[in-house]
Amino acid sequence: MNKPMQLSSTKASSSIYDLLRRDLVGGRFKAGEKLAINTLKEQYQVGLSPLREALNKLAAYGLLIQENQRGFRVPKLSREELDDIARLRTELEGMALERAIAHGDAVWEADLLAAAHRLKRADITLDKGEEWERLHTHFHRTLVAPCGSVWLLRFIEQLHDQFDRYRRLGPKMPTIRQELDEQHHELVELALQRDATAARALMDDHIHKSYEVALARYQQHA
Amino acid sequence: MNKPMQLSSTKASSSIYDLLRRDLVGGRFKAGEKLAINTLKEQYQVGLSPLREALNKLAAYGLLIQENQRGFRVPKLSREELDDIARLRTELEGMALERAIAHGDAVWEADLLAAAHRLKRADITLDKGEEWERLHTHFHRTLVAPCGSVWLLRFIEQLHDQFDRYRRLGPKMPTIRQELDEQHHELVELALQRDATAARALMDDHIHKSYEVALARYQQHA
DNA sequence: TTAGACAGAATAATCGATTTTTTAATCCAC
DNA sequence: GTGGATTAAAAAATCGATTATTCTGTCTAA
Repeated sequence: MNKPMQLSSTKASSSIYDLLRRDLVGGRFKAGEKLAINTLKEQYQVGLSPLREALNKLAAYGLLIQENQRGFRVPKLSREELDDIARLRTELEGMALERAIAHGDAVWEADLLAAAHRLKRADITLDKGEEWERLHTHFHRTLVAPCGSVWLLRFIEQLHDQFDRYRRLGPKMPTIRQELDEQHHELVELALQRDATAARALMDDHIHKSYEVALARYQQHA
Repeated sequence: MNKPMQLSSTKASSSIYDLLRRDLVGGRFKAGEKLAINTLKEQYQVGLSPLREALNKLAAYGLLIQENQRGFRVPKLSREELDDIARLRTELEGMALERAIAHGDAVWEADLLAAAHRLKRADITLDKGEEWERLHTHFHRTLVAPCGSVWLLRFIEQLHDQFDRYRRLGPKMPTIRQELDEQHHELVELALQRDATAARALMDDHIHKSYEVALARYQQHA
């Protein structure tokens, strides 16, 4: 693995859970890799108990595999799983978007515009793209936020993290991102127009395009 | 809370995680209750570390709320959440059932018949209904098992556990269960006939009836 | 009388050390 | 040599004790 160190934390206030989650989603651990607890302890400068509790939470969340008495392992990646995640994302986020368009109020509209704008303005080269990633996640979360289902939002978040394990393989490529960025703004427009059908269709296409990026990354990841 | 003790474990081999999960789903802790870790330690006869790791996993799974530096709490119940869970169950399990009917093979058909039969034969008075609950969970899991999506199955399982926190409030009432039991067999029939549309409609109705039971329990739970 | 500060008790979180289990290497019998 | 048991090393899991935090009741000052 390439060392994450404690440096990967921007905010000193972040918990070990958040740091590990970010590093797992960001691909700083190899898929299938076995985590050496004592090494992690040193790299993240934390005690054993908080570390183990974080690892347990991440395993329950699906970002780690816990093996009987043999520690924690980063889940393998597979074409089948990527397809599964993309398909479910399409269905769940489509569902959530329709509901959000039905229930979202004026505050939501404002939040959406703000989130899209900040995403557009984000400096993609900054901090290895972490800042862009943060804003991107926030945009998608804002989009479906007023769907009215806590559990649906929870599942969508989880799928996003899993999807990003594929999408964020390898180096950053700002080329394709251009097209995806435009879709973000179109999504906002359709949401403001309350055109649920068109918005959902665009969302389907958006996820599909992201899927193609993720698939390409996965296939050349050796 | 009414003491769960270690007695609530049938199999001595069960992990503290499984025991706690069962007791949380089975309603042996009051909703909103704060868990006293030292008490749990004695009641379940486990050490602090394994206990805390189990609690952390359960919090990530959604059966507990973890509050900053103030320990763990059993999530509150609400009408809104019950509605949310029931609605999502309808959508996700319907989706999974359609896919299972499309992909399930002969082994699945046999498993289904077996699971339905065992459920019917189960002695509902035995072990406070725990055995029936186990078989009931297994039947529903079997029904959707070949849907082809690991993540969908995971979410459905999670929603089942959450739903059961409502359905299993208060004492057991075998009266309404009769009707639900019949639907299990009808579901098997439609699955074997590969009638996805009818099966899905019946599943919708089945979840709706269960929802009415759960709602009634919730409303009289004071 | 009451709001706020303080002290003591209770509880949660963390640490360092120990125990258990797994993994790897070595040895011996065949 | 090869396969299987034995043992040494490594790692994971757990334990007991310590530290930090929150909670609760009391006291004081306005």
